[in-house]
Amino acid sequence: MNAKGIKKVTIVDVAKEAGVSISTVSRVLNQNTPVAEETAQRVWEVIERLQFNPNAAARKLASKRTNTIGLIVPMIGGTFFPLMFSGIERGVNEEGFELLVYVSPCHPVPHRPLTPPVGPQNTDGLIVFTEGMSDEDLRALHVKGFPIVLLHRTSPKDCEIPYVTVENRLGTEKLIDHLIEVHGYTRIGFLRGPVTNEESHEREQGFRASLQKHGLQPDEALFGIGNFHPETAAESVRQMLSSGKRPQAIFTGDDASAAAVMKALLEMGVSIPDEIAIVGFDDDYLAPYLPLPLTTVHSPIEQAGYTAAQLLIQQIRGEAVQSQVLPTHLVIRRSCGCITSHPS
Amino acid sequence: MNAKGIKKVTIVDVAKEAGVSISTVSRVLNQNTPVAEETAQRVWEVIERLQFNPNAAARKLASKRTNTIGLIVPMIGGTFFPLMFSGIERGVNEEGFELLVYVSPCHPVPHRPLTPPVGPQNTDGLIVFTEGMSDEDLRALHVKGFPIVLLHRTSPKDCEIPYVTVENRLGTEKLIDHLIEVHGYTRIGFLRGPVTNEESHEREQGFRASLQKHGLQPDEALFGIGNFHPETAAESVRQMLSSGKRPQAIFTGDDASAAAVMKALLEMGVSIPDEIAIVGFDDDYLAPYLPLPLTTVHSPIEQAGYTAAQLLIQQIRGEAVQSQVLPTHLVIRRSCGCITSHPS
DNA sequence: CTGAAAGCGCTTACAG
DNA sequence: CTGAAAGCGCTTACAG
Repeated sequence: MNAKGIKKVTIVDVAKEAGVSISTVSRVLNQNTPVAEETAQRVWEVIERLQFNPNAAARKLASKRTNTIGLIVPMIGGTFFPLMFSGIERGVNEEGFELLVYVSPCHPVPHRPLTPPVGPQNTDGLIVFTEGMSDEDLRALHVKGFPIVLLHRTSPKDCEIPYVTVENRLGTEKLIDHLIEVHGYTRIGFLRGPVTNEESHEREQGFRASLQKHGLQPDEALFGIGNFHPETAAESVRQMLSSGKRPQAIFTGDDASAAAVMKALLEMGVSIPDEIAIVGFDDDYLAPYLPLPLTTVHSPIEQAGYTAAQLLIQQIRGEAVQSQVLPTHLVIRRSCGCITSHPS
Repeated sequence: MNAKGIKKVTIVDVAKEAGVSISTVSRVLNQNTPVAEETAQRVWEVIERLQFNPNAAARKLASKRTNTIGLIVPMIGGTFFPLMFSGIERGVNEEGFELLVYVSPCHPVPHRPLTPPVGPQNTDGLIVFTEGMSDEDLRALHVKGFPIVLLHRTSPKDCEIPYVTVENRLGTEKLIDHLIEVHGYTRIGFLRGPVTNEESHEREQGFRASLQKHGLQPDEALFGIGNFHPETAAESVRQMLSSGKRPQAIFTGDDASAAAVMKALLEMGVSIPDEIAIVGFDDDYLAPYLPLPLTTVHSPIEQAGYTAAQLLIQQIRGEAVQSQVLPTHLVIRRSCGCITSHPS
């Protein structure tokens, strides 16, 4: 009986009932030591009859393995998170681990005297998504030998934490190549993500690389702030236009922002893609459903999550792991000006 | 040192260093028993200097509280999940609990001999989202006194498990009232969700109630299968039209399906809302961005998640809790035929 | 193949 | 206010 009055069946009950020692029960449970076939049978029967569920805390304490993976993200929501989460969950579940999710507060807590919500004290390893954790904190854990995998973020200087990212630079370059080569646009706008965001930087690099390759000069007036935040992106474009700047196309940085920008432009009476083309990045599931189906770069978000889980578990098991940069590819729909007869 | 070579600081190290017993360290940690101010100071100093993080498993085992809440969902993804999850996480985090997420497999596992991934053995209570768990399993846990809160699902017969749902019936009724009273539609289609889904049933009730109230007969030929699955919904509507049935409006059951149906109709050259109006349910964040901004019913998804977390924690603390049905409200945009000048 | 025993790192009555 | 001791429910060498 615990505080709530729930009578718990323990390994001792099972052992008594089956007429064996608790060591034996433990062995049939864990299947890591040979046990006589008929003994095992008997023990299993009792386990099922008594509906025995081993206490997780006791197992963790005794075995020194938590069998739990921690996930740190700065926020939940949007179109990106559920796909990523889905992949992580799939990877974690496949290997029989539990998943502990912690959403790090945007505004850092004054000073928490102890116990970060996830860490070595309650997990075997961590998946850290972008700005969910500082470089210093990461380094501190990593030097202790604590398994970590970074997701959509590369390793801090001075250490080699395995990571999983996607081809942001190349994907963007091909996207802009398309705008220039197929549609002949020369004045292309770009909305930057958060300044600390690596993915945004890489996309900007790809953006610039494409312009340069085609002998075009980037025009600072056509750069705006998007912050991967739809409303910010929309406002930014409104300002760009009202200040007299007219790009022929805008790369919004991500799909969610593309949706908001598209809406803002349509409300201003701007014709898309004729007057201004819009392209995004991610290929999330709203991309096909927008007023102009969105030309974008497909990012393997789910797979990246899945891969991160795999790398982490390999690491936990002491296997060698290698960082991965997953390929992206261009998805042409109609918001760039193409007329495809293929739906979606 | 554990298997991975991480040297762990334990409560014993802290006690020695501070010149007190481990009992005292435990007390300053938990702040549940008076400790002399200067003793506490000294202990805190040592804790911080040594970077002591109490082992979670040991705490749980000794205290018989896991401080962890389990979340069972049948799947992740779509526009619904991140909002719900966000609310749950907020509620859980506010009260200092950890969140363990388990995605129950769609295809039930053959026969898992033991240990459901979340339950009394590793959590203090469970939030169960819709079909994530069978009535029998719920009942079994509930009769043992294990805290559970159902989310978007009411209690099974014979027991009173607290739940959090939203006003599906009334919300839908008002939505359909609007179509009938304002737009004069009399032939309105409805796409059913999964047969086992309570929310879909309630929406259908609201749908029928509105028709009846206005003296309209429901036409079986205008009912289709949506299953809360966008592609299924779209296909269903294609069939409805190709079989010669022409509703004046379609209530797709949810917003994600509305997006797909809208796309399908536009591709067939059907004019929306003139030839066929489309309305949804949820008011998720893609609703304003669709080709025709979506008229729908706003569902407080985030708040429902938050409330569920609160109810569960109250229950865990032995407080009385009461099921909640959160209000919904109509959001008029343009897909119903209204011309609003107010964006979104 | 099996058991007795130590130990995982804490919390919490029980004394004082 | 503080400490010694029992105990939480397991796992895992160590013997046999």
